[in-house]
Amino acid sequence: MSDIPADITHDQHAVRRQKLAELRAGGTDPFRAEFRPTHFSGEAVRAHVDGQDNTVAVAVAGRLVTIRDMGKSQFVKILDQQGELQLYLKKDVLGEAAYAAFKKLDLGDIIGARGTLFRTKAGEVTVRAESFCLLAKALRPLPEKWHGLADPEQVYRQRYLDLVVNRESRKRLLTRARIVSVIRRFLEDRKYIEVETPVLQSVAGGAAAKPFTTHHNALGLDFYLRISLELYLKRMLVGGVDRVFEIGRIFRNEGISRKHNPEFTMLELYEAYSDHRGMMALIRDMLTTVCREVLGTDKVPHPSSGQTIDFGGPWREATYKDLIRAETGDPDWFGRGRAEHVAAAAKLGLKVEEGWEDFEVTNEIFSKRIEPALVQPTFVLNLPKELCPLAKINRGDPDTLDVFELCIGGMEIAPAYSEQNDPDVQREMFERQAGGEPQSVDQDFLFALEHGMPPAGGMGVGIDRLCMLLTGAESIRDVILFPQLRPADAKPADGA
RNA sequence: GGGUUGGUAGCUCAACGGUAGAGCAGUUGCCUUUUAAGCAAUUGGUUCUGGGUUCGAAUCCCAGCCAGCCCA
Repeated sequence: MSDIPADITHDQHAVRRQKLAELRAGGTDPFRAEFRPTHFSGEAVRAHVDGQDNTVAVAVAGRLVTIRDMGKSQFVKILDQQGELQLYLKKDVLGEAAYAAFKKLDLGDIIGARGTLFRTKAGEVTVRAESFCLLAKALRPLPEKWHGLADPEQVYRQRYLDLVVNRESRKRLLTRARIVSVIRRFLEDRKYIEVETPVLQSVAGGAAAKPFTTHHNALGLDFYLRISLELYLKRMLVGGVDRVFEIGRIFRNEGISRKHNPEFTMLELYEAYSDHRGMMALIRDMLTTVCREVLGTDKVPHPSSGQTIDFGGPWREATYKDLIRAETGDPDWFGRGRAEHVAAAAKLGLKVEEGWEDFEVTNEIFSKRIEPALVQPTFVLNLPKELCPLAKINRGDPDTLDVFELCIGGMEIAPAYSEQNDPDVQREMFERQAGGEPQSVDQDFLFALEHGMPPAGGMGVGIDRLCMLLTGAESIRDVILFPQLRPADAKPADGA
């Protein structure tokens, strides 16, 4: 019956190429058929009318992921964007020839089918197929259905297989899309305007991070990939765009870890005539809205701590200095010098680098001991002025800034500032941070500020980390479709 | 960059110094409401790469490549 040569039955790729050749010899090109589905899988299930089997006609398409063959009939499942849908194929409905053709299909093939909806004995809404067509032949087998794809390397390198075979992965992708969509609508409802600013920049500013470099051939110039969105969005404030945001990829040439990917997605927003206090209300409102609309709850489990993050309860507020004093048990911590701080840090089991300045020693205590324990939403207020040159100095405590760092799940999720709009103070802070390297100061930005930027609140939200929180992902790689890996060897070109 | 764990059939995993195996997938039969469908038969391996130890290596040792985790 079959023309599959016995000596290739072990090689699934060769068997499928043989089947493809047979199809073509029979006069059909399985990549050229035309088919327009009327329903996605979920829509088809909802279209069924209870008690009225085989009245609603549908055309559906997807990848064959399950085949249960019972001789003269079979149940199969196809997978589309909305999930799986069962089809029932009977020899006496399809006819002898079509049924025989269906039997030659493989798991992984992409098909279209027309038929009517009914509910099976077991209660599953199913398409009783009257016809089908092959829309794309799969020449490679799918990973096993039950265990899915487990090798993390293959999950990342062949995400398309992960998505076909691992339901959780597909769900995370959809959740991420929903989160971004809800955030956009939330901001648009508040009169924010979305813009796009340059990725290639001659000065990579707005954050303390090592940039990637690249080269523009026609200009004969090296450029940096942006490390933040900040300085261009503030130019929008100067230009009279009073509420502005961008959701964009930024690039930091630093280590890769559970919480860091070299390219990641940042939301930055700026609101004229607001300040960091206004940003606190906004982010709280935004995150509870996202939780409720995407997850339907504001209580989110946090696997690594075993706690449940409560986005709906009161959000803690604490100053940076109070948190440090509490952690070190030293009420006069900020009255002491570097040597004492280094000794205390060592006592806490922290490694301190030789070249670190005093504020860096203290900040090590914050990032290693305090931040990881801030699981419930916490606004850390009044950060030391050395940590950010772009915010306004606090009037009551001139060592600190009118800023907050929102920590959730032990991670920095959103820093926000009362933005510095005094061009002379801004220049001074840039120059101090640049440490005498004039080319690393964005002079064009300072020139823009001299034209007058309204007082504003600004905020950055790490979208990937937010997605980690809301999907329970333990690694940033689980919410980034194609995380950075070393290049793998090219696959051998083993055509038939 | 350092430590550590892993890499075996298309996929998920066994085998831990003595002939490399199972489940799923594949191939061949049977089965017209199945739910990881079932029954029967059966194909399939450069055990990541390269060295070494040994009568004998997937297994022990060394180096490399790739990945996970922890640390920097």
